[in-house]
Amino acid sequence: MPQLGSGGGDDLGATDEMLAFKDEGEQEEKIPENAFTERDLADLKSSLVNESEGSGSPAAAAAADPEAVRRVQDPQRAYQEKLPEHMDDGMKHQDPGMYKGSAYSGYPFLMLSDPYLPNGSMSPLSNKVPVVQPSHGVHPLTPLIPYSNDHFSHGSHSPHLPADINQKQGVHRPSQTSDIPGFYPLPPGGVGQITPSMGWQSQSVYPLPSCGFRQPYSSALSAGASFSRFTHPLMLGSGMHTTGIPHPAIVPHSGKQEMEHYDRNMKPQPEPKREKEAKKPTIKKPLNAFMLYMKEMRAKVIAECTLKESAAINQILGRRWHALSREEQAKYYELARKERQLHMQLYPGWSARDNYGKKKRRTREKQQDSNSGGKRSAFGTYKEKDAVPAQFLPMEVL
DNA sequence: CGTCCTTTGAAGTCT
DNA sequence: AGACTTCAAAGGACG
Repeated sequence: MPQLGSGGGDDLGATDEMLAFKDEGEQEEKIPENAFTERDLADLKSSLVNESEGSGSPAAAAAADPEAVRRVQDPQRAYQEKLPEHMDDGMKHQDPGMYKGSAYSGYPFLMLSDPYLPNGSMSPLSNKVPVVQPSHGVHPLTPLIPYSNDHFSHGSHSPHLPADINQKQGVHRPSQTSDIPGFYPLPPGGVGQITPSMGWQSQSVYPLPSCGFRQPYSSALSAGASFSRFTHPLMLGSGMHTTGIPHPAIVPHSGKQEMEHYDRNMKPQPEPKREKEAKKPTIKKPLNAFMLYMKEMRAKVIAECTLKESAAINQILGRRWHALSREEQAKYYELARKERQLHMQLYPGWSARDNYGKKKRRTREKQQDSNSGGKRSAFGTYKEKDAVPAQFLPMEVL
């Protein structure tokens, strides 16, 4: 069970959450996020070219060059260790908005008043918490979580609808507009402490990507912003909390994932065929800072690079993540922290363990094999070069 | 259809 | 306590 906030229950975040980056002047010196476009993109492109030529993908490149990865990661660790204090300082000082009403008062919608600069980059200094992707997911828990943009991009509604809806409290919004508890009936003893800061009141200031994003992305965003309330996947069907409350963390059973009760106290049932359709949803883990970041930035990267392969994109995102400024990362850590907190409050009995075994992963043997060269846990995140398919091999990384 | 790839972080389990 | 394992998202690739 998630530890209940050390530090007054508000701090679920690991004390070492913030990670380092750029201590050692690697070339990715603190790229303010928006700097990515030029150089990183160039890298990416060239990588793609190389890939097509059989020399490797960006992903492969990194994989092929663990050192490069390391270069980025070590500093991170370093930072991680020194961060705690910085975090406090940094976050509270430089981004007061995060602690005041502006940014988080509307946590559920996490307004991003201007998350993206005209050039398509995030505004590093925006104290409005540029973190949020136009929240398709209206859920307070996952402000950044669109839970699949696809779900929101098929609608035919007009993009600007949302703002209105939001102000008018939308069709689906419960009578009370300021508290999550109202919207998400919480388990007993649950969300008592959820503060108004997590309410619905914030108006959506979804930034219409006035630029930066290419069509696909911006449209997706606007669509998402527009329909989150109507077409949120969870609202379309099975993604309901057992209480009947839609929640992004709850995923409809797709037949792929085994079902389990969100409350592990409940005993698993034999699952008669009848229930097949009425299967209970799986409650997913709350997203961590990086996942939130990926959610937000993926579309952007895809648009910029016309890349689609998630593995490659994730590598890029990983690099960009490290290139983020401390402040920017802090925003995501803070968001993640709140997510965890909220998740915990919403599902007091839930444990990450509940989902263990639902996803088949590489076998342990396999792990150990790659383990010999892998750098990261047994998952072989950093594989040996030899493990990289020939066509993905070398090319200079960075 | 199911799993892998790839990333980081959180949290679980194991030693 | 520290190391290791699993899952979270995503979508193309592959068996």
